[in-house]
Amino acid sequence: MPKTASLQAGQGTDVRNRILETASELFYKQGVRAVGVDLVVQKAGVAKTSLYRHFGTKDDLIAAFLEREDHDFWSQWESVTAQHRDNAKAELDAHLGWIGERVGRPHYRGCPQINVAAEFPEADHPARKIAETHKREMRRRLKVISERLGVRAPDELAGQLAVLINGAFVSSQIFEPGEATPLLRRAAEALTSASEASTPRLSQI
Amino acid sequence: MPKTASLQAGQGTDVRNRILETASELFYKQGVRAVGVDLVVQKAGVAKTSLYRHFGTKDDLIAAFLEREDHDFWSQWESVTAQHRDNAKAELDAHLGWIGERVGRPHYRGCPQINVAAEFPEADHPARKIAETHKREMRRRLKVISERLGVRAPDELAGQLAVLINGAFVSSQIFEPGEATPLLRRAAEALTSASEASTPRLSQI
DNA sequence: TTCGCAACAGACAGGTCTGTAGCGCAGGAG
DNA sequence: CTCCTGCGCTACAGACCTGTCTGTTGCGAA
Repeated sequence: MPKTASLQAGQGTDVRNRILETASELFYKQGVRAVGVDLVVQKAGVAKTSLYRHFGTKDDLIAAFLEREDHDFWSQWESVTAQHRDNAKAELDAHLGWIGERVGRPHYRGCPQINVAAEFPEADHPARKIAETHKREMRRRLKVISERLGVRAPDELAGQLAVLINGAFVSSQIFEPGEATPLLRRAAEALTSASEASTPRLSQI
Repeated sequence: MPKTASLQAGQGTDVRNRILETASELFYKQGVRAVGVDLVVQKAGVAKTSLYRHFGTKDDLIAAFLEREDHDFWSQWESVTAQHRDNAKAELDAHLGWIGERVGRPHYRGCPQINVAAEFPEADHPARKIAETHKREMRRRLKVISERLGVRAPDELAGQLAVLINGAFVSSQIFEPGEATPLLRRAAEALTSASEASTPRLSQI
């Protein structure tokens, strides 16, 4: 009976956080469409009215879920970035390290942004916009790394690396245990080298 | 009133095909969970009893949809393979050509296998098994190509190419128009070259 | 003609979904 | 002490879902 827990501090945000945290776990594990609000309120130990007070609609709750995942993802990303300010290649390898580890986990369920986008085909759904922004932000950050690597076409390399990483998110089925990280790292190495050294198909004039 | 069309030929398969074709289009465009059987029977101009006679369950219909997509995909694949029996590199480029063209289409909605897998997290769902088989088959076929290319680790290269292709299927949001195919081809070129020439990290003995 | 088969039509059962409304309770603020 | 806000609880409305059931029509074969 953890009822009196919210006696003073975080009066409103406490309930809101509990709802969002519970919903995020259920949404990720079972899929947004498969999870109803009744299940969320039951698992969160909360009244349905409270859910609808904090999130006007289930779609709002889904959007909050994706924003939360987005925030967590970039937090992890930035903690890695901070450790390799002086070495872009080491930073890229480090990112591929934790991404490869993540997709290799036993019950990995894929990237939430991609999954939700797959569940909502309507292009104007609010969740899709968050997912699209997330994916573009990934390519942007990879371009920054590519520029620091000093390659010839940083934008193209960033696109290739983004495709590679998105591919890893949906390919956990085909990996052998522990295979993902080295496979990704060697691929990134090959792509980087090619963008450093390759002869441009059309040399300028 | 195309009623008498089924007067003799294709008595049963005619109706079955119409159901499956209609369902496939709806499932792909709107998502399997979003489409109910009532919509399928209405759009197909068919009685609900007919649907349940040919497909015992909605899950069976979904499985049939995925098998159909799987079949169409490999038909396209094999028609390309047949044109490049003598040149593995040309075959790979050709595959990346039609795949890149496909993901660049205006309302491309992703790979059906990946989408359905995202909609059904339960690992033992029949649709997931079809999707997993499909993805493994892709890696297997890419390995055959890699072997013909004569590279040092064909299995790893096949894995990298599979990740790249799966990534393209879920990355249409980040591509500029017409960007996908050249980006994929140059990436494949880089991965292939690295697997031909690179010094093994641990040379034997 | 009679029988079986496949299809159509439409209603219905039973469940789940999102979202709303009414009521009671606790505790801090005036 | 009274008001007010936030929360929990329960019931409900209305839509939609899958799957079943009843009954009818048309056609080919025996």
